[in-house]
Amino acid sequence: MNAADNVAFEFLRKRGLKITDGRKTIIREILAFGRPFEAEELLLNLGRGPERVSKATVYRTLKQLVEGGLVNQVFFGPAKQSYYDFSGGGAAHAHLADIQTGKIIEFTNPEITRLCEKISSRLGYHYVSHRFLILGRPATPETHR
Amino acid sequence: MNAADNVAFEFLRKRGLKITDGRKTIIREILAFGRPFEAEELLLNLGRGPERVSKATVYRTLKQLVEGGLVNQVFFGPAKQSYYDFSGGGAAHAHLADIQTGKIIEFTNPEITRLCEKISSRLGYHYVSHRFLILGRPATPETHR
DNA sequence: CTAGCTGCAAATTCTTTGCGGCTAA
DNA sequence: TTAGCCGCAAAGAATTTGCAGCTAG
Repeated sequence: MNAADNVAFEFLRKRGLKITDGRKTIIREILAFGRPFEAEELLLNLGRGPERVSKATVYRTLKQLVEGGLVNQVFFGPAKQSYYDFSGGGAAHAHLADIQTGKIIEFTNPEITRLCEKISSRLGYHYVSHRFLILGRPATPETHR
Repeated sequence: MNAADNVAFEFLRKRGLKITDGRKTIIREILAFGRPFEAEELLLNLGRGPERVSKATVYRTLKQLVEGGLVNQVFFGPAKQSYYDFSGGGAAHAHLADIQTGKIIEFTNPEITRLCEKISSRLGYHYVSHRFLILGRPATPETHR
């Protein structure tokens, strides 16, 4: 049993969900991505072959993964479509989107958590989690290489 | 001519758009909100009466306001639907969502801009803008009052 | 065995678009 | 006058759901 299946097994058991091939395949694929992804990307990779998983199952499973905290649902881009990313267990992270190419970069920064806690308490709240996206333009347009 | 119509007039003129009743009504309504809103809320308020504006015009105008920077398009909530808010000219602001009631609170904090700039440059980007949402739980559940 | 899953296709929801008539400049 | 708008209704895109058969536990 590999690492991804281990994550799947642990997660599904803890949540009282049945351990099915479809769910294991989806979780394995998400871990393999290693970056934020759209539901459709998952579908493209899983929509055929012997490990084929249907659209309905992909969406239903994503919802359960988000509810269980294994995956974060990130909202940005031209509305409509959601992005997701593996939460990795909880280390605070956020994203930077390259407004020229659309590329998404993930980063972590300890100041984010501090800032969230400070702002939350100032407004009378306990900090739970955050969604933070920076939009940026490449500092060095690859034109002089 | 009131303040809202002034904003509308300035914005539309600068962008080379015609100054129509529909657009003035929409901008007036957005300023009156004073908080983040959904397209549908705008439609509910504008969908009838003598100032009636059609759904198509609401969406078309929102798009132009976002392109022109008068309004920000914010993505959060249960996917699907976009939230918008009046940019107020550009002061960096962000939102805190009450995970118990769904209420959205807007706030500004100068550290956000500093942090965005620091992170962007560290990743090789110039900071353009951000979308920042904190999810929080009320610190004082109104139970002992 | 049976509660819970799955795939399929149809349904929903939010947003966009084509088009013919209207209007600000 | 005429480029740009508007409302309507139909089209699109992403996600959800009803249903009937399948399967993990």
